[in-house]
Amino acid sequence: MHSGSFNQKIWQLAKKIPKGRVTTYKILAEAAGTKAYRAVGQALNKNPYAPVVPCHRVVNSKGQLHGYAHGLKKKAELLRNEGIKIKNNKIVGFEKLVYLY
DNA sequence: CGCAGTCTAGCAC
DNA sequence: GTGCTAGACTGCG
Repeated sequence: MHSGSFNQKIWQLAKKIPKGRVTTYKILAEAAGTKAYRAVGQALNKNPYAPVVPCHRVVNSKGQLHGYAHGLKKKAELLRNEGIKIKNNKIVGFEKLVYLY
């Protein structure tokens, strides 16, 4: 439908995130050519390509985990599994792990 | 903390 | 099909 273009772009960018790296909704939205940071989160939340789109590598501008369909605990665990350390739902060294497009 | 901007998805009519 | 509400956000006051 006319709504897949946006989501598709978001997923495409999300997939582009290398392992052990993270990004923010803002960067993702701007990289997609939009300013709807909220829509990015929604797209990732309802994304039918869960294993294809590593939404767990996408966090808010503060580098802190917010929402995750599987639970923030799982999200933090996945990130930690990739070499990213999580402290109180926050990415350790987030500024150095952020992936800029 | 509260409001405005931007976009999608879901539910109501 | 059109309209309103809510939401994994961000920036400013």
